[in-house]
Amino acid sequence: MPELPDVEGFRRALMSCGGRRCVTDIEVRDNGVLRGGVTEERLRGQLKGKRLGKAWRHGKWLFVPTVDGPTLVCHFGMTGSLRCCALDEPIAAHDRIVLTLDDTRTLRYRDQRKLQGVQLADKNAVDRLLEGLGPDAAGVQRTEFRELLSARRGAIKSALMDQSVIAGLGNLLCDEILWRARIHPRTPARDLSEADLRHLHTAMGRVLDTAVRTGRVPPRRSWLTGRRDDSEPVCPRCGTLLCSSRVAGRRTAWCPQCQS
DNA sequence: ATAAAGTCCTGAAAGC
DNA sequence: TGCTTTCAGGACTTTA
Repeated sequence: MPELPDVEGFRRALMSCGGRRCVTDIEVRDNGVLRGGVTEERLRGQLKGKRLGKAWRHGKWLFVPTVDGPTLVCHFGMTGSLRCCALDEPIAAHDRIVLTLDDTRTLRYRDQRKLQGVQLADKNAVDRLLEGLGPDAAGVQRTEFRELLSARRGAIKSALMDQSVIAGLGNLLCDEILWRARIHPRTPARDLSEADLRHLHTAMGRVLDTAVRTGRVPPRRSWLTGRRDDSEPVCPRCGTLLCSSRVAGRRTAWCPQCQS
């Protein structure tokens, strides 16, 4: 689930319920989600009593700074989420970390598979993390977009998925964007025309706009994403049976009619 | 049992 | 030839 729009949704959830509040307790229920060498003790020691600042996002990473303390850094892998819960809401099976805020509510890092997790970072560690990432997909302008992609010889889908090129796009979003721009996912990026790249950039902007507002890639029937899990998925635009195979190591759906 | 929206690592091929 | 870029595949993990 968690691609850029989902993480933006988590950020908003956090700010609406946890913004500017004090961490009054921390419970690590499964230390399998602790990353970057953080231990439960260090997490408690460095977060307890701290006030949360304004959370921000870059790509699929969420950064939650504390006032006069380290930044809590979250990545959600494929199944993670962040949710704000009442104190008395029963603990779910996959609530891995529970932060109590102002003794009045809890912020929970929930994750079924523990592919990623949370860590603490100082300014330098945050900078190092960002160094490995391209610009956030939601803010890439057309010229920069073209510069980032036009020289790459690999498949356009691989390039879009590569977080060091553009940060935030995942498997579903990439397929959705390529479908909208009518570009085959295996097309070598450098073979794309100026017009192709323009269409791709426009499609990315529109898809992200809608998805960020929704807080996820919307499962609409008019979108490719809303069809890909059908038993006989067809293109929402032309009705052709969709193709499906692996590109860039991931399950990829496209329309053989629209995306030549 | 297979596959899944995430990333990281390795080894090897491709390209300059 | 040698360096860089890119890809495939496996690993991580849990459950439908």
